[in-house]
Amino acid sequence: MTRSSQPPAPAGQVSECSLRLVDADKVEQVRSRMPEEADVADLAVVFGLLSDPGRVRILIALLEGEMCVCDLAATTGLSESGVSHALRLLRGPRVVTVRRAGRMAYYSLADSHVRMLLDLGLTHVGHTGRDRLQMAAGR
Amino acid sequence: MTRSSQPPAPAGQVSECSLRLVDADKVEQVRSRMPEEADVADLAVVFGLLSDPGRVRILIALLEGEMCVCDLAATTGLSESGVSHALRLLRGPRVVTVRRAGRMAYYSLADSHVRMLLDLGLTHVGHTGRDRLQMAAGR
DNA sequence: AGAATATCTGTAGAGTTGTTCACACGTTAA
DNA sequence: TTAACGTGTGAACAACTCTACAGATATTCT
Repeated sequence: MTRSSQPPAPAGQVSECSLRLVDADKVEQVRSRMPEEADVADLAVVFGLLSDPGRVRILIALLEGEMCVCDLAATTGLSESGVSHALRLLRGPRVVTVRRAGRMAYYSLADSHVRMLLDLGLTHVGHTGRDRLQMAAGR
Repeated sequence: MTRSSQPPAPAGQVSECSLRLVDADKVEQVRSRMPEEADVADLAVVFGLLSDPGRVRILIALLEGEMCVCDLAATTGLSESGVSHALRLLRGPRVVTVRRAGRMAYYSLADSHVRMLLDLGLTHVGHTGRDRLQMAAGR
């Protein structure tokens, strides 16, 4: 998921060695608007976290509010260890946050952007009609 | 707090063997709203396509309009073969479409949802400022 | 026709990811 | 205290992904 590909050549010069161009102006224009390499990498990391069905189910579950690990496991069909591993990945970039109470750990979505990404993605995938997640997205 | 106590699975077949539950009602509620497995899988595939920096650069470039393979290569820093491989992956789920003119192939974004996903993601990484994502830092 | 061009595809190998298992850690109950 | 519990972690391994290279295909030029 996170495999850093070769960063674009230093800005300014479009034409490197033996690279063919058809529309040099367009290339230059697009390159000038291209975000920084680090931003692109971060974006890819976030999307990569959403690229596993198990993690997606976890995050969709969390759309409805906080949940503990064992309930997430029951909800998603993953093992508890699997849920824990997944939540660790999601905790790193602060996609989810944890609230601890005794030996329980309650997880919730940390950031509304992920909520929107999930909602948009579900719409894209053809999950049309029916309320589903809309209501939960308000919080 | 709700002890697990595990009563004989209240009616709705929340889960089967030996899974501990803390809040069975919540689990049942969330499970009833969980999208179909196929939709979740498709969603993960789409996000997976956005999880590679090279492909993200290609798609960001296409935000400005259609481009041919060699200009995409020059723009993104990928090899032309690499761009072609990436575009093949994106063509499958109709994320991009191709218009052929002679021996040229002009690609463009096929679907406005991907455009929105990219925009949302970009404003997200832009707004989080230099709060760089730290993958391993969570722990 | 042959050569050059633009794109596409197959393949191998290096690297990465997800899952499972076994156990460790901190908390609560007995 | 000991035992049970909920969760976290590390290691191992299969499965997958990306990249580079070679070559294929299709189109255009001379």
